[in-house]
Amino acid sequence: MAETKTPDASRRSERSRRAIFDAALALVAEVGYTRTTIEGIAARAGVGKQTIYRWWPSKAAVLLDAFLDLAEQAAQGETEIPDTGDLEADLKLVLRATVDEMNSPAYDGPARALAAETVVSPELGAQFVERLLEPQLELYVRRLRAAQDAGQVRTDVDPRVALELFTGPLAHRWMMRTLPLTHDYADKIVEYALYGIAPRRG
Amino acid sequence: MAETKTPDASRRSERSRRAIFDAALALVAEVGYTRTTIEGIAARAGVGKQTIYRWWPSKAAVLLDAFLDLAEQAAQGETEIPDTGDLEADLKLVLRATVDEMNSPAYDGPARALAAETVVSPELGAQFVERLLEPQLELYVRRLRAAQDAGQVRTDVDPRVALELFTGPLAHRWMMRTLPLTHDYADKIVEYALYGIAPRRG
Amino acid sequence: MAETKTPDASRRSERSRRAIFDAALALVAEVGYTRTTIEGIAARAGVGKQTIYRWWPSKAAVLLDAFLDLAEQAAQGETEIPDTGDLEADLKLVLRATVDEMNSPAYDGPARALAAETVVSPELGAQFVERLLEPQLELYVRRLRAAQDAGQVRTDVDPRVALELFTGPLAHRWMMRTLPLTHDYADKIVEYALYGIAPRRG
Amino acid sequence: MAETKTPDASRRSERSRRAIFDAALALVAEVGYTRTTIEGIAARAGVGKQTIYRWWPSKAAVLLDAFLDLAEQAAQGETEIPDTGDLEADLKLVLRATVDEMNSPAYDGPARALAAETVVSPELGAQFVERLLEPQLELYVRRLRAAQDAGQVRTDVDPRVALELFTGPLAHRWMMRTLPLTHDYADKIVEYALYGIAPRRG
DNA sequence: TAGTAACCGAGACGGTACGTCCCGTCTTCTG
DNA sequence: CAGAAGACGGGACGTACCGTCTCGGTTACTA
Repeated sequence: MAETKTPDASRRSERSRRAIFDAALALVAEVGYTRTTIEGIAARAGVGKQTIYRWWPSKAAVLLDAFLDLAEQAAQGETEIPDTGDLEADLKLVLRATVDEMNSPAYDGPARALAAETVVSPELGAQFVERLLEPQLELYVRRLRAAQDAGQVRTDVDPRVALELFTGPLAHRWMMRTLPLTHDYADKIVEYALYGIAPRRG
Repeated sequence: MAETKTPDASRRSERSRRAIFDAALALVAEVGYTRTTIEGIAARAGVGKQTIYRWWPSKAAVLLDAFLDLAEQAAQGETEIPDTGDLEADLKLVLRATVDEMNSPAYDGPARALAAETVVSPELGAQFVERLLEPQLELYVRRLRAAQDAGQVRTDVDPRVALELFTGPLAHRWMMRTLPLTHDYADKIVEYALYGIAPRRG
Repeated sequence: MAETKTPDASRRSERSRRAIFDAALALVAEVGYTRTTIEGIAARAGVGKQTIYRWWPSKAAVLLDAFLDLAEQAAQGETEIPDTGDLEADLKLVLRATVDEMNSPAYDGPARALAAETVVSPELGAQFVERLLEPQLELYVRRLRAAQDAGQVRTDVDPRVALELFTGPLAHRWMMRTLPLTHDYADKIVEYALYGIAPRRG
Repeated sequence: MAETKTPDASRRSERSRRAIFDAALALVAEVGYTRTTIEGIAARAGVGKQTIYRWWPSKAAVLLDAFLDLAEQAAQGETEIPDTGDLEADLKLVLRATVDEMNSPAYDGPARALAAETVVSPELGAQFVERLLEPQLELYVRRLRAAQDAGQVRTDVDPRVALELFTGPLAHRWMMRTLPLTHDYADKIVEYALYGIAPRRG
């Protein structure tokens, strides 16, 4: 059970931690993830390489923490999916916002890097999913449960599965760049997923 | 106007090409994509490095061709989505098969490598999408159009969008490893997507 | 006028000083001088790095002090070259003992380290010469002067130069490892140096 | 018996070899041996680090080869100790020249570095002795043998030992920097060694 | 049927970044 | 306030690969 070689976190330099986050995000934005190197981050942050290796196991882990740090600052509480009583409108609003975010260059670079790492590295991926992705998906679960309570979603539907009808397609288009990510696309996805693509029998 | 640097494809060594594919796929399976190197592929294939650089621009491009070569051999004509008249059953069949494929280690390694590269590199990604992904998605388009003709899918539905309700969620779970990919999950996705999650009015 | 950076020697920990000497000599013996590090000495001695940096300017300086400490313990007064009246016999005795010492592993390691540092670093070298080497050479000067008084060495001979005829060759063979250091070699050196290599005219 | 991983010497770049020698000697002269790094040599020579590591096992080995290369160029045949028939004069001439060389900064830097490495590293030292030192000492052996033939040195004297009476003291003073290396010192050493320090009986 | 052009295996080369080890300094907490 | 502990900025280590560049050798078209 005993950890070996663990550095003393209480003596950690907050100044360095911040400088590393800033440098990492800046470099990924400027030159892309693969051309971002740990040496480059260290140099830009005015930090010794060992200070990075002491606290993170990989470049991707640094970026994940930097991204989470950024997300925390951006979030500031107002994270829930709105509930106006109109599920379709609420989901369209959120998915359109997601589309906009995915299309914004500032988000795109680091997010792609993390997504790609996640695809390929189970360890880093587990962190990404647990700390960033699942908390966001949980918001959909809550909104869908509220909709179930309000009789707008069938009670036999599993919200944790259903939410992927909305997020899965968007994520897929974003990652694979198959076709443009538009508000119209987001709307269609919401409509199809809510009401199905088979004709109404009644 | 004449290209000067283009090598003479007619004199290309088929033996080397195959050896490179085999080596590349084997290495990705054994040590993972990032630890697979061009030098390693060349050594394993008994080939000079220049022979790789002559014909491919990057490690990812080698792997893409190797993967396509593999897919072609595996496909052998029987590629269409079955049409028994029962759309729900047909889609469940295909999606269950997809789930099995995604869960098989032989497919998993190289496919993740290519997916990750696609997320991060637009150039390689375009190749991947055009030569591998879109042809597969086109099969869904055809099946859905047939379903529309048969009155099983509403005619105002865009098949190219609708298909993502099925493939998007599966791809997302596979890539992000959020939750297990099971037959049951595939079934639920088909059901939800076909009939929606909102209650039937009639 | 007051020195500000000089630590208060009266409060120095004798326990740490000894532990550092022991650790330094042990490490040099075990892994060699170049692979002996200040961090390693500190860790082995159970001492903070700063405790070493506070009292010594360099790794070599630590080792020099450690070696001097060792030499002092070993010496215990009986340091003079014997004077039985037979200069040749006395010198052979001492040089044979020197040969034995040079051939002993315990002496060899740290002594080589210090000698090498001396060759390369004037500062450390000056310390080494002043505190260890010259006091030993002075013993030869005294013995040779006694021999001059006894008419066994010409009075026009400079003892400080003459002694190097004995010590120089031995030191050279030891340092350069050209040929084995043997008692026979020591004897020959004494004989040649005392009586010359040119034929006696008389 | 089979060597592994040996690079193909026939394809070696002579241009790089020379550039590395030049850079190594220049750096040792400018900043000293310990502050000369392999990275520095590579950078100065406009060469990849691996090109150094491919052909030499250590910084000291590079310098040894560079020094030998320099010595070969300087030597150009005229290497024998002169034989005018007057052994004393010939030896004084050579030893005075040696003193001058030892006092010249261009020689001093690299020579000290190699000597220090030799003291400490048996492997490098063996190379140094075999390829540089012994060939030079062999010149003394030849001159002393000629002197024996001419009746100027006793025939029972071992020339390989006797030469160390001349070279040992000089080397020792140079290495340890005990006292200044002067022409006068060289003369005294020759006189003492040739005729001994004990009074002539006849 | 010799000449020659290209591909090929091989691998040396100038580089970049890796992850590690230590340097010497600085800071925090303990006796 | 000396000392233990160790985080820090920094520099060099020796290694792994990158992509480029010869170097013979072996085909396979041309003169």
